[in-house]
Amino acid sequence: MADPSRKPDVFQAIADPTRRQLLSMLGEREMPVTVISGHFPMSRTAVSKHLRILADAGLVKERKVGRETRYRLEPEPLLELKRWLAYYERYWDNKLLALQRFVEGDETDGTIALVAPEEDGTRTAE
Amino acid sequence: MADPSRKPDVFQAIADPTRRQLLSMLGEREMPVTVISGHFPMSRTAVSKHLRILADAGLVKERKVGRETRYRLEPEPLLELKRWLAYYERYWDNKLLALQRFVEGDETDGTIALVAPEEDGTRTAE
DNA sequence: TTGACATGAAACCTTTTGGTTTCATATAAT
DNA sequence: ATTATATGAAACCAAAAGGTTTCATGTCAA
Repeated sequence: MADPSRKPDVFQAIADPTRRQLLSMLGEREMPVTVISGHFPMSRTAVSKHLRILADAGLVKERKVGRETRYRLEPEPLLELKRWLAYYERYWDNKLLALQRFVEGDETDGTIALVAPEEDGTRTAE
Repeated sequence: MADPSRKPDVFQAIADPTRRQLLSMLGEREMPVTVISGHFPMSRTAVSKHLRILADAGLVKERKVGRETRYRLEPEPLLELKRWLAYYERYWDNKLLALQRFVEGDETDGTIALVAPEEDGTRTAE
């Protein structure tokens, strides 16, 4: 993450379709800003600002290589979203809850929230 | 859903912390607007507008009972979010992907998107 | 060293968002 | 019939979001 003073809200970060597109684009390979912005119908600066928001949310990491800055996906913050979503799985499927917990409990830190921890899924101060 | 002319973007809908709180509140029991808004530090009208946005996204359903309108959670649209998230699971965990697919393929319609379908997870026209 | 390229910062603008207060309408209670 | 309750619609407002253009800076290439 870049600056902790800027709010790193992952829900907010993925709300914008352009930013979701950015994430899917940066999944496999890292890319410099100019190349990335070539795929979007907006200015390079606008794309740069979206990347900044994603970086603040911890969803992308930047790496300086010579005169260019390359961005790549950092999927870890999506775990918060997964945790939030896990709570609601019980509403559309109950019978698979136990197995789901087993699977997800092994790949995360084991604290799948089956009772919504903050009522809204934010981690205000931890 | 209320009016199809209003955009039913689930990503947008859950971006707001108040609306996430609303969802968690309406999970178990349906509630009328006045009771709901009693839990929030804003006007009843403001809460009502949030509920409208959630309804447009299909995340809550309203039911008129006498002079009051009761709202309750409708979790189905969260499946889109789950599908979107499923694509990124491969980035933080590869070895459990097969089992994950098995589990989720059984509880959804079976079309877990392992290749992002629209590049950004939106269902523009389907 | 000089010029081209890659990028972020700054200033600015327009639209959307999240909130307010006021008003209209429908139902319930007396 | 009259009054109180429950709610949404409307008009309005400030702040945030998403975009632009311009400018400054750092790095690579001649």
